[in-house]
Amino acid sequence: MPPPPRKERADAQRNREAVLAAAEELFGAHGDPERVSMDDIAVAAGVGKGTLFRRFGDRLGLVKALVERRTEQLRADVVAGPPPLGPGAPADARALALLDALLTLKLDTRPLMLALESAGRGSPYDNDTYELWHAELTALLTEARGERDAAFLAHALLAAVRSDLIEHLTTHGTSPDHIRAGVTALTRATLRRP
Amino acid sequence: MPPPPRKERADAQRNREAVLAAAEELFGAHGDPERVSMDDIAVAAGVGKGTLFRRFGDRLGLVKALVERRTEQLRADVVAGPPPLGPGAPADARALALLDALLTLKLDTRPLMLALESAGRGSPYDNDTYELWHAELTALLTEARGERDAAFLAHALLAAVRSDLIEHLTTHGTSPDHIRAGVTALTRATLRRP
DNA sequence: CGACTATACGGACCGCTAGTCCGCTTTCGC
DNA sequence: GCGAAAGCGGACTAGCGGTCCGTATAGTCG
Repeated sequence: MPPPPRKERADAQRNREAVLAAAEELFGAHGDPERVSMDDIAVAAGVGKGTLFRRFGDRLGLVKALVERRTEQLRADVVAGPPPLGPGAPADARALALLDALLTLKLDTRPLMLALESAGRGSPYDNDTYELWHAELTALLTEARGERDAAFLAHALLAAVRSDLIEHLTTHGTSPDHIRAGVTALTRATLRRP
Repeated sequence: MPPPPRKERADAQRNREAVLAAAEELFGAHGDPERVSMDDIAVAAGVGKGTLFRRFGDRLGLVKALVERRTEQLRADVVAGPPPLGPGAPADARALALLDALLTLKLDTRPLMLALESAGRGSPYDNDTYELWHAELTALLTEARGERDAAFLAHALLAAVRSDLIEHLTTHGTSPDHIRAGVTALTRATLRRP
């Protein structure tokens, strides 16, 4: 067995935070995440491009790190928080709460989530966070309406809150409340026994 | 009024077809549409890059032209074909038929549809064809379950058959029949009155 | 049939991007 | 302090979408 990995060097840690902060800032400022280049981020963070890429591997890695940061709280709440989001509430109430929370998250961090969904190949689904939501929702749907089609329906519900759809709706005049009502209606319909 | 626009020159027409054929071929061959460059298409078509871009404007224009070609038949059937797809059948049957037909289309032309959804900015929704499906579905849902939330639910149903989701499912072992069953279940649930 | 013009052709060219590479600097255990 | 390991940074590369313009050709008209 090799000795335990040495801890991160101080300068490395500082730079990592600087990059994350700069990236969050830049993605937040520009509406279109594709217009934020890795160069821009490196410059804004006061760091060389080499540093940026060594730390995060590629563009997708950076975006994933940012998203993970932003979803940490929600992940914790879903797995072990208070009802209705956390365990303890009935399945249908939990599903409604989860979808609503996801919608809120997407509305609050539109450009970042858009960046995730449009970075790299097949990204929207190759993603630990997505896996978690999907597993959780599948379990809730199974409990509420039976196992049949539960996995697909969970995908479908998550597809209904995809960032680019939310983006499209909000930029075409649909109000957040309207979207919220729609998501709730869809979730209710999906939860009912066939 | 200016005189009617002169007709397309013969060489131009030949080249247009050559480009469309080459592009369809290349997108079909490669799994990942982003790995097919405009250069590749021009070379495969035996045509200069200038010709390619003059004709189609940009990458998105080319993909749109390709997709329009592929969806022509379905569009015609939905607007004026025989039931259950065309007018005449009850709204719920038409909605089920439409979703099923769309799923079949996506399964048959995966790489091409993937190319559409990942080409250019905000593309999946800025698209005449999408508008048509959405309008049609919204009308059917309104008829079946009332006006409330119909527009959003139509978006949600279409999101459930998005190419990248279909791609993800098929490459992770879900069979087409399984997906089909899921789409049907979702559509049925959505059609029911609240 | 030959000449003339609008139209189209093609590939060199440009600007920009993600990602690499390696000589130099910094950190930190001893 | 000191030396090796870890980290740094920015010049560099390859490849992309898209443009430009001198050249070639189709179609037309006398």
